[in-house]
Amino acid sequence: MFFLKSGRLRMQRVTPDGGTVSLHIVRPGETCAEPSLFSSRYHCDMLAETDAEVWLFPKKELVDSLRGNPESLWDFAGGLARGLQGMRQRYELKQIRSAPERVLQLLRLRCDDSGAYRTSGSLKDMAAELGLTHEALYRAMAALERSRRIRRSADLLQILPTKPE
Amino acid sequence: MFFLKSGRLRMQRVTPDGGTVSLHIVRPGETCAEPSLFSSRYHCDMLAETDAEVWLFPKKELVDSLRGNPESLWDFAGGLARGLQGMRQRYELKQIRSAPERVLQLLRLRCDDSGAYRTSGSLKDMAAELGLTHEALYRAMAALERSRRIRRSADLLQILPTKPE
DNA sequence: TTCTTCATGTGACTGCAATCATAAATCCCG
DNA sequence: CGGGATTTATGATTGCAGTCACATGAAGAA
Repeated sequence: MFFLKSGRLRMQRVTPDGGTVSLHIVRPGETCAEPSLFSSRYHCDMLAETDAEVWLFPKKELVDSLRGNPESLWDFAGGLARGLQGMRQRYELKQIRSAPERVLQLLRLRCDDSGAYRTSGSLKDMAAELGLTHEALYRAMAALERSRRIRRSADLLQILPTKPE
Repeated sequence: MFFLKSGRLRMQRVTPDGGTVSLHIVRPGETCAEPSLFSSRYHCDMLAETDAEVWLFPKKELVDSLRGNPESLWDFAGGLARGLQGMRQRYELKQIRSAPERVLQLLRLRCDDSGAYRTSGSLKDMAAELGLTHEALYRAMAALERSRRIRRSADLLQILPTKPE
């Protein structure tokens, strides 16, 4: 198990046909590979996309520590639950076929109360997270802007309220 | 939080455009809605696909019980971790665009050591789990059978070894 | 038995994202 | 200030899963 201090990691697996599947983007402050504590084998690749600072925890010590300290175990479980919820959100995202609708849904999930979302990283990263090619994302955003459903300025994306009929 | 004693539940959400997204099929023996213990609101629909027997646990009592019993909390965390791993697998599955490859990957994940997988439920259920229409699944399976990459007999699916060049 | 329902399957067509190609804009480094 | 790399775009084409229509078969009820 590890904790990401700084940088950005991509958790991915290679499909049998040679394609890569991005499972998760790990950002600073996140812990990762929790399931490995409960099962003997865990199989996926971690890719550092930038220089990164990672804290590694030996499995045995961590398990002992958690089992001896119910309070931290509770926090740990909370992190797992949040991870599960986040994963469910991302899974839901992928069920949406239409590229523009998918982008819109991501914005709905990520934006603050005012409906604004500041992009972190490049649009290509965002495309990877959405499971779209970058071309499809550019087109989707252009279409959303044309139909006045979002507004863009620099790295700020804003959802526009849908006009009532 | 609840525990499913018998029957089958579908966990789903409704997308803004009116479509439904199946997040998870709950089967007997599974617990569900764990993240709700850690966050105040949880938002998705549960749909009973058959008559079902469900045990409901009041949040407060369950939280108190887990916090007072480290051993069961550990098991609980293990369940969350497995859920996360399973969700990651399903997410990975959806990244695979080609229907036949997707079916194959599901079989790889689910089959026993001999490469066999016994379907539980109808193929339509399997299609829903894969995020494919049933027509696409039928065609994918027919194609896999024609190209001798799988074999089918009744509800038994078997992956055939790929012939070396 | 017949009627209904649902799972299984196949064919025809369509829509849309992937793919390939190309180019402008931007960033970064020396 | 170049100049190569990367990001941000846009156009043309294609592949493939979705969609609709329809047929068959099996299970259950009347």
